[in-house]
Amino acid sequence: MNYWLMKSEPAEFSIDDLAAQPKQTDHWDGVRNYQVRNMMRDQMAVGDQALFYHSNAKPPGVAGIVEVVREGYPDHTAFDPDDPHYDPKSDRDNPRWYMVDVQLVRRFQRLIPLNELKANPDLADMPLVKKGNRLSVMPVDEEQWRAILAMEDSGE
DNA sequence: GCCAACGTTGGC
DNA sequence: GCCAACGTTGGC
Repeated sequence: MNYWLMKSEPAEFSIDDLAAQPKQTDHWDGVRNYQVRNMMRDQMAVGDQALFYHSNAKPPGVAGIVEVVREGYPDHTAFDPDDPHYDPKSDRDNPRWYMVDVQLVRRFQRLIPLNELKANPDLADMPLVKKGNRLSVMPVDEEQWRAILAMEDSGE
């Protein structure tokens, strides 16, 4: 099983919004980046866990943990002209975009802010802490995963 | 609100 | 296939 980090702007969809869904489960729709599409379509598997990251937030940071409960399938929001993520180049016969379903595992006791992640030498190789990174989903290795979980209880 | 970094598009 | 223009991301 693999670990991931998934970004969402809390003004659009926060970890509290996920917690409010039936079964605390929802689609991770709206991804319109090919690298991320490929990860969702080809690599993410049921049982994988992911850090739920709040981007464009004050402060940005990791808010909790989710689990993949359905593997990649076509993102239907791309088919809907009224949807903000509509893509006329995607259709049901040849879907361009994929999504997974995620279920809340738990919220962290505190949000682990990006500035702490950046200060942790164990995380220096994560794309997240590097300048200019724009991936909204990225793999996390086991050491990084453990290092981040350990930070939940070691806050300042 | 600013702007650097990056991905995508489209003319050639 | 190149690359300038453009749109988006996302921290600050």
